[in-house]
Amino acid sequence: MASLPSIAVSGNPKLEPELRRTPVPHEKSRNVSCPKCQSTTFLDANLERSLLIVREALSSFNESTQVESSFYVPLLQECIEKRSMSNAQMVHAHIVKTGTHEDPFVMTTLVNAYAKCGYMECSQKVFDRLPERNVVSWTGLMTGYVHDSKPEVAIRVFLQMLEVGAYPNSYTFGTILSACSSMLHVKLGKQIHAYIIKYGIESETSIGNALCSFYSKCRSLGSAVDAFRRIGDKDVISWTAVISACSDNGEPEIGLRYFTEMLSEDVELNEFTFTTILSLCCGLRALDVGRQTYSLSIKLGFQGNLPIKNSIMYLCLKCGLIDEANRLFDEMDSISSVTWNALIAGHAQMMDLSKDEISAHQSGSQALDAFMKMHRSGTKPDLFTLSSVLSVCSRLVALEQGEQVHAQTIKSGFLADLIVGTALVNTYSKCGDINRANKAFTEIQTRTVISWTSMIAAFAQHGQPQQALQQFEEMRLAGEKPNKVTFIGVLSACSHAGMVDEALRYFEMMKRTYEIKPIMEHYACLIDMYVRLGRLEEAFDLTQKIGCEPNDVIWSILIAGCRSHGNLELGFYAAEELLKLKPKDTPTYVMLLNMYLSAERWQDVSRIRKMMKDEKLGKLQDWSWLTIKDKVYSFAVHNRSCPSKEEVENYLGMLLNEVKHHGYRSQNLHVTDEEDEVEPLSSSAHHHSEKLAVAFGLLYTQKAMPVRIVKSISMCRDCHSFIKLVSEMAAREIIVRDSKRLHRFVNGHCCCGDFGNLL
DNA sequence: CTAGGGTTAG
Repeated sequence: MASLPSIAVSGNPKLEPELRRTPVPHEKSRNVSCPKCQSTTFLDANLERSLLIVREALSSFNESTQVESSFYVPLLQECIEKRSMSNAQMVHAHIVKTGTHEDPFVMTTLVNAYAKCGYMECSQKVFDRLPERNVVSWTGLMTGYVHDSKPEVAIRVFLQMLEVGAYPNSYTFGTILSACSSMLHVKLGKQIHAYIIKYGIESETSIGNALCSFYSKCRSLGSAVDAFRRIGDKDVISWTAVISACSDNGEPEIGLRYFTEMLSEDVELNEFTFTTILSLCCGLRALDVGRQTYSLSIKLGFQGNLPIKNSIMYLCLKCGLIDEANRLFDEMDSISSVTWNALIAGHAQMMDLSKDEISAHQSGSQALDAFMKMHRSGTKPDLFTLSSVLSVCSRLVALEQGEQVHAQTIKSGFLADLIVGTALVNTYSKCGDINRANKAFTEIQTRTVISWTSMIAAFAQHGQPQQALQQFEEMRLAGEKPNKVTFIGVLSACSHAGMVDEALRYFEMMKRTYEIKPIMEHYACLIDMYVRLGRLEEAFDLTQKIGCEPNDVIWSILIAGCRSHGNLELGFYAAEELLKLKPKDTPTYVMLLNMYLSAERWQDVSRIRKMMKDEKLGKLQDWSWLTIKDKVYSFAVHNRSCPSKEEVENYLGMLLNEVKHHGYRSQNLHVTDEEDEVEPLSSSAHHHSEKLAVAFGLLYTQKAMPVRIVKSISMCRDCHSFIKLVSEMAAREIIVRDSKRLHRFVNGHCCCGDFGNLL
């Protein structure tokens, strides 16, 4: 963006004081009489009544009647307050009829009225024909564009305004600052700040408020707080702005301290304050504070306030209180799209907090249910809805539903949205379709670290390390700064490709160039790399260099590697370490048990068995799900649950027979989830859930379509090699997302390179 | 000034 054109500072730039506070002086013109019916009281009544009178006046209006501008301005003010477009149009028609459209005062108000109603085309048209423009009409037009999510147009209007030599006022600066905020146009925002200082209006409330929120959006909390401190007369907006700045910039506790301070000042709280505090509580998961705040809002007369109810409902969902959230939902007598979005997002985010994949799957289903209900209620999905639902689809590997949402995205013209675009990248990637993921990525207009990181991670997950690294270099060329998550993607790509030197180079680059402190996940990638190459000692050495105790992820990587490369002693050591960290975790015991079983160390087998009994461990819950259209089919081990049971079983038997000819041997003895008996996996009565799901998928989905499955625990080695062979034999792509990672089987190969951390 | 959205190895 060009620097600010010289704004007439050479003379003696003065704001127009009379325009600062009252953009349209209309108070004195209230209670005018209608030229036709002589009613003098209609402005005091509600809008409907007043407009009824106007309608009468319009219908019987004699065009020769003289009308004062003072007749229209208060009427238009009513339209602005009520955001009533139809009435504004009616008044406009009246204005034209009476030939008052040359009156600059009336037409300026009309520009504002159309802008406030969100009809920017009308507003712009009226503005273009204005006989004379002043700071009010310029600013009104700009404000309209900002509200209409077109901040770039607002900035263009601002520059035009300066070019023609009009003086901005406080309102203009406030508006242009919020345009800069939403565009993240830091440079222009700071230039504006310089002018604000030059004019000495930093301490003005509306200016300070706008500055505070501008710096907050620019992730500069210090400057936001400074702006707040300089405000001479802090109003409720100032306080709310500084609290939300803290909340949005990762300092919710400081935000709470400001709230306490605010309560001791003599400031009247409003709806915005409460929604801000409640959302701050979400970040802190501070249910208690949230509840107290909600009670306070009721005490102060906000009971039934929808935004506040939406916020407390969302907080309940975030804290896992589904029943209380549902009760609040049922209590609402009118709901908005925000309510639906909060409901959907609440359930969607519960997936991340679930203790296992089964409850995660349930939360996902509840999110999709809410989305269906929203659809049936006739509420149109917006950007928030679409991105939440897409993230659910990606986690459930529900491609067809994801595609439907994609179609809706195109239909509603939201495709270019950054966040929805990123969500689409993830949906396609997690559903195993890297090509469409990449296509979605190229369609994103402006990319952020997060969208780049998504694409890098997508290539890494799909076993395409070269593309991942190329994407990373393109990102750097584009001038985007990688963060710690980006480097997780980069390092995991290197690990897949066995590129040790590259990995270490990127690891150094991360620490030196970008000053990012390595976290456990980065070490996990490096350890995984050594493990894949069979360099187990180096992997183990690295666990000692982390600087703190390795976590469970690190140990399970080591275990998987030790099993693949036959270093049993190190494997057992790692397994016992893992057991110390997760003493009540059934999958850990099962993995350990299987290791001892395959090493035929029977004493250890009985020892582990006894421990499992003593710990009273729950069963290993082996479930798989497969989504066709919008129906979800569930499969459980032992045929406990299986649609079309007989047919699927027969077909699976046939598949098993056939893969035997391709060299398949049940590799492992394996404990099932229910009995203590050791059963050969291939015995026909005991099939892990994904085997059933694969058979079902092959039978019931179109030949050209991949089969997509989600599984509640990690796959076992046996099923992994079985599905590899099936993908070749049946010439079908099979995608299984287990609790650990994505497996994409094509032509007898899996993108995990057989290092999928299997049971 | 405000409630609701997208990234993470195994």
